Amino acid sequence: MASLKILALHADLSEVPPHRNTERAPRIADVATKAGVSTASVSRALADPASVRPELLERVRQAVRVLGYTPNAAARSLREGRTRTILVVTRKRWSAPFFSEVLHGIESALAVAGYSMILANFDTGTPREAAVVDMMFSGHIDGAIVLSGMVASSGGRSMLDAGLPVVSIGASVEAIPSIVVDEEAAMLRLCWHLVSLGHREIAYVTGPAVNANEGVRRRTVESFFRERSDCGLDVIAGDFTLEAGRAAAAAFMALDPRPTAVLCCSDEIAIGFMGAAQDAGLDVPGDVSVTGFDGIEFADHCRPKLTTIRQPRRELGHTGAARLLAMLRGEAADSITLPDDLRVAASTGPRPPLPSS
Amino acid sequence: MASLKILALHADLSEVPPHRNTERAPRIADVATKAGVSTASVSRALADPASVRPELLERVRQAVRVLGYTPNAAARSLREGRTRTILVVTRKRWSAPFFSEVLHGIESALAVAGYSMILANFDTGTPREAAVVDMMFSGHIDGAIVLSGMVASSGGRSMLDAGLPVVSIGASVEAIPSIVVDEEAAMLRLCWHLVSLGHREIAYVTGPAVNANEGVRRRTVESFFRERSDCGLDVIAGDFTLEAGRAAAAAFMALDPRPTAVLCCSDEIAIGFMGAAQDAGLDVPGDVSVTGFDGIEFADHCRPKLTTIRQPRRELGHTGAARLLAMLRGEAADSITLPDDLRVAASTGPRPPLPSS
DNA sequence: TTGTAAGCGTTATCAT
DNA sequence: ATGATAACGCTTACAA
Repeated sequence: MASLKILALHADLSEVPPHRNTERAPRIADVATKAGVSTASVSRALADPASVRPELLERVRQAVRVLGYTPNAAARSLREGRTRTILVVTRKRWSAPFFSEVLHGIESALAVAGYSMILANFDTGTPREAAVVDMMFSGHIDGAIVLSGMVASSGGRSMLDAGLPVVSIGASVEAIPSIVVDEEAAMLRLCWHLVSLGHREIAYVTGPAVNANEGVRRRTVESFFRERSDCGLDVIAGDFTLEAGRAAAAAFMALDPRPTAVLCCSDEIAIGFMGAAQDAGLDVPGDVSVTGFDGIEFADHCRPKLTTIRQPRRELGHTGAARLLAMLRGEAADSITLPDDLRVAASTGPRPPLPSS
Repeated sequence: MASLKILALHADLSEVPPHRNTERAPRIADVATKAGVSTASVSRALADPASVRPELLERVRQAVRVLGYTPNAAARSLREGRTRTILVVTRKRWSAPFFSEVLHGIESALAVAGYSMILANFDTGTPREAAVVDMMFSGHIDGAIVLSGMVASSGGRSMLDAGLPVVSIGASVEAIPSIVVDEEAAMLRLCWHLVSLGHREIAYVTGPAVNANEGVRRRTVESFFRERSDCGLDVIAGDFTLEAGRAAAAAFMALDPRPTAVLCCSDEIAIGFMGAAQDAGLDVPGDVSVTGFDGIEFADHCRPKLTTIRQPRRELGHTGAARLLAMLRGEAADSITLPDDLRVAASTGPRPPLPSS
């Protein structure tokens, strides 16, 4: 500090970098003055170095360095009409192991393009939903990615009405490009897997009723078994938590006849279910086969390992962000289905020889 | 839709809300014109309803509603010198189950105060680190919360040099208010827990070397056992992943004499470790006791349940955000230590009677 | 209580 | 190639 002050005696005070909290941040005009050029030249030099004389460019860069100048984002946004910020919308308590990977994919793809990400969570009908919609109209962001399976609406207008590009990841949303896996096909593969193992009495543990993915997954299961007169289906209500899985196991134990296999709407439900079933003395898959959905890391580290559908979480995020960036460049974008992967593990096995009730 | 158009025939076209993507978003001047007042009155009516005549207020609100007006964030930020946006900084691949809860705490606390959250991830020395530092100086945000255990630096200046309020959550960072649990005390409780169960040969599985929490936890363990001549400590390198836990178990099996207890730097490591140890034929805690750290949900749903330190994740986030908001209001803020909780479960038990090697 | 107008810091148009 | 200057849309003195 002392040495800094001594230095300051010999040089213009404004040459001490970086500016501290007490003083005003340097503006482009300060840089222009120090470099002995106009603000227009500073702006040009920074935006398009090739458009100015090398000598001028160097003077500007020197001044920027000395002053510790960083362009003001608000002024730039106001002038350019864009913010290089995009909104990522979630809803309710999302499944952390699933969405965190998607978020990483989004974040890294946006970062290399120079975009930032605002993360917002809303529940339907809350003030927060209105805030999300307002943000679409405020010019604070250039576009949005919804992980919420639906678009927020408030006061008679929806997110989409702002006219900004919007993509959905992880769930098909009408009228906007969606990056998804074919959940219906994936769930059917799980159904066939169980049926081919001989199971005929099956339970399905749902996710939260408001969830879009839950809707698709449940309807798929229901229609599959409705068409098979040799099979029976029980539906147990749950949500995307380990605790819901445990609770579902309790409900499951009371079923008579007790199904020999359980389709869970998510891995977390399945893991919670398995733990509680085991605590109750059941063997997995000896007494009951269990499947999940999503392919989170813990599905590989529970015992037994979980049969599930692996979603390419990172790639979903990455692809969705890339799609949105393309739309921001004016390109048209359509929905895309990424490949998923049925991962058969030790949590599913042949139907027990005797009725397990 | 059809009815809207018919309506439009009778009314001014600009009365059709909300504005669509083809047309320019309404400005405050449009509202002023429609309401027959000045822009200043509109601004006042919106910011401080009590400061205008009720009749004028109603006219303004009506115009706002009809036009679908939302104030432009960039213009407002430029003028006010603040953005109501805060930056949340993570680093490397964070532990999803831990940080996602912290993020929820942050997000909800900020949301009720009308603040948004930009989420950024950086690795030291990458362009992304420079971008994070630049953001502090760009006026794009009003403050920052670091979950990274360190402040980003680039080009000779650090995040802190911008003079904006910054708080750290989950790790003590010098020179900024930090919201933490007493990790040293917590880790000591785990050490005592194992020693009091009779364990004398103990292993510690580290987190990633660059991690601040890992440093504290490891040093605590090392100094604890250094002072106890009747105990031996092996250190196994890992990171915050389930896979690292599995790998550590392999290294653990090769130790001779093999420790009878393992302290893991995180729950995920511990869960991975337990799974691999069990796969190798070891009983937990019969052959080896295992502890974790953090208290993620899965610690309650693995078998056996994990002895660990519960961090108040949500509250850490909530408190950190509240602290930052207080600093933005000009209040001084200091560090705060939240209570944690030693949660003893079935993964730890008495030292095996015979040397387990 | 309300209106007028300056100014926030930048980019881009238009001269030169 | 560079400089002067007009927006961008808002808030807030200051005037009325």
